[in-house]
Amino acid sequence: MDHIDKQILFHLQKQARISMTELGKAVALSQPAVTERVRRMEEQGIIEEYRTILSPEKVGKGAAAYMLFRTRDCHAFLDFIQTSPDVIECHRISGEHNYLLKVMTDSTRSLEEFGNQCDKYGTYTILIVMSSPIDHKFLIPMLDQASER
Amino acid sequence: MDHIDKQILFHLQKQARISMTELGKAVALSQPAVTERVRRMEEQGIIEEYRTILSPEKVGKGAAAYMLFRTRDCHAFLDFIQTSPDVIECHRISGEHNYLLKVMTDSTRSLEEFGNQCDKYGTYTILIVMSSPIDHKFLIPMLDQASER
DNA sequence: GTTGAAAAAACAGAGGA
DNA sequence: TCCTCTGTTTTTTCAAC
Repeated sequence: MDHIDKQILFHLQKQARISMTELGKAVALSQPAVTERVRRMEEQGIIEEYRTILSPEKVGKGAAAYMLFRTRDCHAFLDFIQTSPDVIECHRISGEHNYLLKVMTDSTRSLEEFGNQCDKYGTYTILIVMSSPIDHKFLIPMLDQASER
Repeated sequence: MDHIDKQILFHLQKQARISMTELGKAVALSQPAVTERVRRMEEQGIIEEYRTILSPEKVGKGAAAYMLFRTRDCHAFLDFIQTSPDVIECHRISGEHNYLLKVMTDSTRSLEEFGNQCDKYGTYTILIVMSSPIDHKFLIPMLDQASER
């Protein structure tokens, strides 16, 4: 993965539907060349997938929260959260809690309801997300000239 | 937003580069019809953007952690994390901590280093992510027949 | 890696159910 | 609002360099 690959990824990150022709212009390469590079990075698994990002508010997921969870029965717990449409993420973490969940619903009222459903799996702390100063930063930052070599 | 729109979004979520023609086939609609629906949802802000998802491991971000932060000087803190390439997310949360950060680096060693840089902004607890049973669940789930009406 | 031409596909528009 | 049909543009593929 050289500098041009990183440049390609930088552009693709936030414009997944860009055409190979346009992408070629952006990185000063011919279209067949970028197409081949993208194909190779897909094959290598560097590029995992192309996602469409929806507005949480406009699809009824305007309320977000994190939950620090402590459970004894990991298996039953995982089964539950896999099927719950409100659980967007689940991470196994170090520390006194087992899991960190990200939950999204239409309102804090629904968050509370979700909490009720969780009661039987263990104890938890809910952290309501009031705002997200950084919702998502891209993994590949814009490249300066110095890093070209 | 009707049932067909949701079906369209369902497909777009994980295949942002699909063509309108193919998408039309998937939802049993003609190409001009889906194109128009997608255009409208972009305009309405339901569709926010199209992203390419990269493999964290393969771009040198194999180690992830969450940080529960408590700071007094929010302004200086936000300035700092905005510019740090390791901070992928930042959420303002309720509870005894101000912020929840998601940090990604190449190793736990780098996480430690990042922690050192944070010391001057306040106190924090690091939660190392050991695995992610659910890294990301899509906001629009697959639709069953019953929800068609 | 480049260009350039041919083939395939996708898209945008018009008219009509 | 959707469909079909058509013309145009874009993209891809495949050569040769």
